[in-house]
Amino acid sequence: MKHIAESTVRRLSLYLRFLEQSRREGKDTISSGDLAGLGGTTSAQVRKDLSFFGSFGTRGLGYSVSALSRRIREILGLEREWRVVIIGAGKIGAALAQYRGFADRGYRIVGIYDVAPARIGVSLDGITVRDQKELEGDAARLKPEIALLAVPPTAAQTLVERAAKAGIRGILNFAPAQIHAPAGVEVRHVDMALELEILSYALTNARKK
Amino acid sequence: MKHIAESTVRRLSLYLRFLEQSRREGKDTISSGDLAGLGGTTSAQVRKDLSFFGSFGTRGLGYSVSALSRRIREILGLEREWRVVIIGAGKIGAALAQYRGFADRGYRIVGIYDVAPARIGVSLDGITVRDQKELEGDAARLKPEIALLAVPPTAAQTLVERAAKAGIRGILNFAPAQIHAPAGVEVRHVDMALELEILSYALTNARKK
DNA sequence: GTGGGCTTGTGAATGATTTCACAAGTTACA
DNA sequence: TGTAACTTGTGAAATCATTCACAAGCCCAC
Ligand SMILES: NC(=O)c1ccc[n+]([C@@H]2O[C@H](COP(=O)([O-])OP(=O)(O)OC[C@H]3O[C@@H](n4cnc5c(N)ncnc54)[C@H](O)[C@@H]3O)[C@@H](O)[C@H]2O)c1
Ligand SMILES: NC(=O)c1ccc[n+]([C@@H]2O[C@H](COP(=O)([O-])OP(=O)(O)OC[C@H]3O[C@@H](n4cnc5c(N)ncnc54)[C@H](O)[C@@H]3O)[C@@H](O)[C@H]2O)c1
Repeated sequence: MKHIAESTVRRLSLYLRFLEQSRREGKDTISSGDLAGLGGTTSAQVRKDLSFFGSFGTRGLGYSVSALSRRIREILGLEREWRVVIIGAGKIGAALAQYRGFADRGYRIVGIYDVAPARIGVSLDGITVRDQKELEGDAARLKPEIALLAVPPTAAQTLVERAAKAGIRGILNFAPAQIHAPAGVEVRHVDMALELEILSYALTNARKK
Repeated sequence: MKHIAESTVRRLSLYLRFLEQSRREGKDTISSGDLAGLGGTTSAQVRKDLSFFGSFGTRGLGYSVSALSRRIREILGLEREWRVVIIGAGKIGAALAQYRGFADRGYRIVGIYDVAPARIGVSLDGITVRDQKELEGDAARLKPEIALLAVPPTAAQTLVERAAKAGIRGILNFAPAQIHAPAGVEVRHVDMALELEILSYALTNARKK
């Protein structure tokens, strides 16, 4: 398959949200214009995005809400369950552990790890925090595929490498640290400080333009 | 000034991190190649990014770490203090309130709001959570410029509008909700569910490519 | 002060993404 | 069946972002 731009994948994920909302509202079909209106884009963009994966619309009518939802879910890999571990049971790690939104999307938390004695043994949403030393040993049993990494920046690189050795192929990193991803492992970043700085850039330079 | 791409601003913010790290390591100058090596980019990209704002390097030598830091900080609007409120003192809101990283960068939390009686009156890092009804009334005194919005998705749009009326010009939204930004207000999103879905897309389609 | 070695700054070229524009297909309805 | 009103799917054009490539400038050693 031809390479798909990240911007396209990001929009697909948004379209899926709008489709689910439309389904809740009882709609059976939706046009590219409707989808574009809900996100901040154009109908041509929506059609182009979808066209990379085939053609699932009906001319004159639009897209079937349920069929398109199913297809996008399939493209994004959401038809299956993903086994997720959280590394770092601090403030962010605990919030992630207790967040219902992930479970609803098929991300199942199978383990939580920390290094601090005060955190080990604590139960978060039914899962007991374990010592980070057990990460590799537990992997055979838990078969984790994705890690949410919420440790201090100085610990991040080491844990990415350990996670990779434990068979984890995807990492969502919350630490503001540059990370070298081992081969075959996809690392993405949620960097709140960066977003805040982009915001203050925009506010500072709003008048100029 | 010519319009600057968001990707450029995002990289500037990263360069600033690397510069601060280099300063801690005692370096006085740094070349575009060094900066590129620390982030995942090329030296031409670094020079092009900086060239939009002027020329601060010395041929043959590179950039002065302290001068370039100062200049980027100025571009991003980090030379001043920003007055920030947190709306929604739940799990994410509380984590944000207690995070030291923001204060270190000049983002000062001046107020925290919630609607739940159980949360109102709680003290987070020295700031008492107040009733969200007071948001507008407090604004004259607190003069907030940025809001971190950590409420359920259904409440997000209303609060963006109220924040705008209270004089807030920039909003960092954590709720997975599409939001219509009032004129003159910049809204950015930190969408963890979206990032996770991009990750599972990458894992699902890793072999093909 | 001269020359060798580095590094910047920037037009021009390339590559990627978005927008345009329209033929072709579908529905609704008389 | 005919036609009016829509909407998709997609090449082509336009726009935007990155990479190339090199002249120009500076440092330093001698
Ligand atoms: N609002 C926020 O809290 C916020 C915002 C932006 C970024 N971040 C980043 O997210 C990360 C986590 O932040 P936090 O606020 O949850 O910090 P925290 O200190 O509350 O949590 C970090 C946890 O990681 C654990 N840890 C440390 N080393 C470990 C190791 N080797 N193995 C396993 N666990 C280990 C600590 O014991 C601690 O419980 C940090 O990198 C921080 O910079 C946090
Ligand atoms: N790990 C996470 O917790 C996580 C991950 C991704 C996204 N999010 C999103 O972040 C947002 C907050 O998540 P959370 O986990 O902190 O939820 P939470 O339920 O712990 O906190 C939400 C808080 O907002 C308050 N609130 C509700 N309506 C309000 C109003 N009108 N004014 C002021 N406060 C109001 C509630 O009382 C509650 O304290 C949600 O939109 C959630 O979808 C959370």
